[in-house]
Amino acid sequence: MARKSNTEQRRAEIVAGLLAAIGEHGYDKATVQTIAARAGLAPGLIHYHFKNKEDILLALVRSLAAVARERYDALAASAATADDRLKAYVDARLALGDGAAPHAVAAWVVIGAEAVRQPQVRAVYQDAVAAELALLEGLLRDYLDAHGKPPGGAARLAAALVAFMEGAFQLASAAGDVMPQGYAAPMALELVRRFAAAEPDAG
Amino acid sequence: MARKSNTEQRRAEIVAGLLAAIGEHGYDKATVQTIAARAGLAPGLIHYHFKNKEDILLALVRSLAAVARERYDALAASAATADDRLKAYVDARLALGDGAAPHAVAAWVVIGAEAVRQPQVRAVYQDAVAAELALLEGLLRDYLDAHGKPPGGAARLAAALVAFMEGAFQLASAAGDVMPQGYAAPMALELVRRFAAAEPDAG
Amino acid sequence: MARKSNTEQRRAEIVAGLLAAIGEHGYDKATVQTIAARAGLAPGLIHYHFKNKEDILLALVRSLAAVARERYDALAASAATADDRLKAYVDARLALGDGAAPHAVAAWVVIGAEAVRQPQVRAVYQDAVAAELALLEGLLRDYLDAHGKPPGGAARLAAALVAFMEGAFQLASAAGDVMPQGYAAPMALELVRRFAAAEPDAG
Amino acid sequence: MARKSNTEQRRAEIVAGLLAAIGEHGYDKATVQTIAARAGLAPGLIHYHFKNKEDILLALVRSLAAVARERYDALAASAATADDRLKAYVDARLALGDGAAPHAVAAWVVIGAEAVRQPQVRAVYQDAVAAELALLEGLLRDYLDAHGKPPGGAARLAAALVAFMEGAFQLASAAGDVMPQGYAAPMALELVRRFAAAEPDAG
DNA sequence: AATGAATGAGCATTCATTCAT
DNA sequence: AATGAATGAATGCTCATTCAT
Repeated sequence: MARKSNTEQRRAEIVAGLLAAIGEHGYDKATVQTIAARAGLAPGLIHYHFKNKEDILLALVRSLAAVARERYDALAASAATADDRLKAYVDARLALGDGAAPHAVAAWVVIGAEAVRQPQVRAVYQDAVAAELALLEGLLRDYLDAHGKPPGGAARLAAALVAFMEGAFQLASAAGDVMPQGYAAPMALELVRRFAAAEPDAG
Repeated sequence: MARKSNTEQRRAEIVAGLLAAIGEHGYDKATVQTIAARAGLAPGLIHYHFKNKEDILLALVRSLAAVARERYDALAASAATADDRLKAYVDARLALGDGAAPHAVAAWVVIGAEAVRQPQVRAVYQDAVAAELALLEGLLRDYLDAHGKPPGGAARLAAALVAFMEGAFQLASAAGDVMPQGYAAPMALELVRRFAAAEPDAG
Repeated sequence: MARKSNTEQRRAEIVAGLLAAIGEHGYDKATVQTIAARAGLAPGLIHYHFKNKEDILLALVRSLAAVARERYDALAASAATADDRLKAYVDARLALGDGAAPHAVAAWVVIGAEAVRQPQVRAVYQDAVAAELALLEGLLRDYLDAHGKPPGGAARLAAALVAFMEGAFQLASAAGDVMPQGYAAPMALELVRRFAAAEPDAG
Repeated sequence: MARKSNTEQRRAEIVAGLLAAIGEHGYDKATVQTIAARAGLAPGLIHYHFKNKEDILLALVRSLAAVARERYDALAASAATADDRLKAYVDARLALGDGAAPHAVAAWVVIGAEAVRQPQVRAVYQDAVAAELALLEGLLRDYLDAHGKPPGGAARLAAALVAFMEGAFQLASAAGDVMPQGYAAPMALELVRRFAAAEPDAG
């Protein structure tokens, strides 16, 4: 092998370039030229490592989903109880919404909009949402169980929380000024607590 | 006046054309040519009645907000109690999400995405969100009061519900297949009920 | 109608622009910019009047075929006998090859090459070839009949002559220097005469 | 010499790669990347062995001409008479047109089209045509002589046959569906026979 | 008011060629 | 000799906006 492949690194750089471009100016302005400039690469190189622009976006979706999963895993590592794990989840997700990674949040909102129109993006976005639903439903089952409640409402509560989080990301990106400060994480936990509290005890 | 101005009607037709175009193919494909075709007008006429494309979108935001307000007003007209009015609100909003006007929902999601990047769209979008927060907070105050609870939590609960609704619209448009059927309206009401139930009685 | 359509004229100008561009530099250099420049139009206007570049080429194929047909019709108008009509045909076609319209010949050769790869061009090219075969076969039948010969060989002789003409165009465009001067039209007639002469008389 | 040069073999592989690429998708799609892929080589290696893409095409022209010559030589080896040699020639050439080597025919048609625009390709193409004219004229002189006819018409008849062959290749590649089946080789021989038959006997 | 042609900047993508390794 | 990443100019095409009629 006369020359070592650096494709994986370049692909990561390009995905980071797209993230930066989206975070600053939205997807419309995230042109191939801009992505290349952010990544410090020649424009032609983009299509050497990716078939087309949509492919870069798909890679970004997967990257963001992986990062989000890792963030929860890291926080959950030191969580001993179901309550702690739920709190770790909410912190991992809505810290992402509050300021830890505003570029990532903006990018996720853009991805959601692209998912409406681009079938391939939609497929990957749905996978991410489905994974989130499954993860959260598990956490809620454990939570309800730990509090002596039947786990029957976990699925719909998980759906509601996922919707709440997606909406919180959207509003943080587009209407942050009119929303109360720091409502998201506390309210998410509070809604779960009160939902559980009103549930009849398991027989 | 030799000739009656039909500007208002034309503007309404153009806004409807944009709604139709977005509902079918997303904002990218909502070109001026497409909008004109949907409205049955000549392309050149668009810029006679609107300064630019963004202006049409702004008019659409205001139009959708007005329609939403009217829908609530209509349903609330026959509501006698605070409980009824809250239910009317949830039905008015999340019927919009479930199937009553999928084009409008898709358009609202697109508007949310544009609000991330276009400052003027953002301003009008924020106005709509603020109006929604105010309306909902009032309803929640009345609801809590009617149930003998202090109204202190209404603001943050309203914020949470608005986020939940925005997220429900987004997920209905881009991930409908993986969400539970018909979870949105019932869960919205349930979350309010349980939130109130866990609130200590007002002194 | 506030403004009269000039689409047909513009389309003709654009087709002429393509013919000029091909005639000078071949299809590769016949870029949309070049076509527009030859036609004296703005580049964006090309795609207002044609869906894409291939569509312009298709229009050119049809245009060249129509011109060729008209040229034969004009010459054949004063032809009284089968011999005269055959001569009119050969003159109409191979005058096109000798110098009457070298741009058109070059364009026809380019079209033949594009027909190899682009299915739509191929379809229109085949139509033109089929029309040419049919026209020529009819002329040859009349010719053979007028000379007391059976018309059975007309189809294959027509095929051979069409091949000869296509090859003559090709060689005139790409190897004119090594071919004998003015061989094409006389040889075409001579081959027909001798083919007929060797045919047994009709019974 | 520590290491034996394999340049000649690599060049041949690259030329074969170009032939394969053209045969499958035409010259447009015969990119350097595709050629390399067909040849099983790294893209960068192409320009190590050839100065540029045109050079590969030139090598291909020479290669096809050489192969054609060899095919005739092989068939002519067992031909005893002028008639047999002429038949060998026609079979060698138009078997190439009928199905023996459709990739080569397609490539030859592409070369003819490139010869229209690229001067260097044109020069080599002309050499090949000139060689063909000379070979065929010699065969026709012998043929006429063997039949007691004066050889004066051989040059123009050779030109006509070369044009016929080029046209037959073109039509086989782009209009095969509308041409009669298997007309080419028989008609070529028939035209020569009847041309000779109508020639007055040599004095 | 209305029409529809015209403009031209901007886009994603392709590709022959170069070059560091 | 060989590799494969890198370059950057060029292409077809789109589209918001303008303008003569």
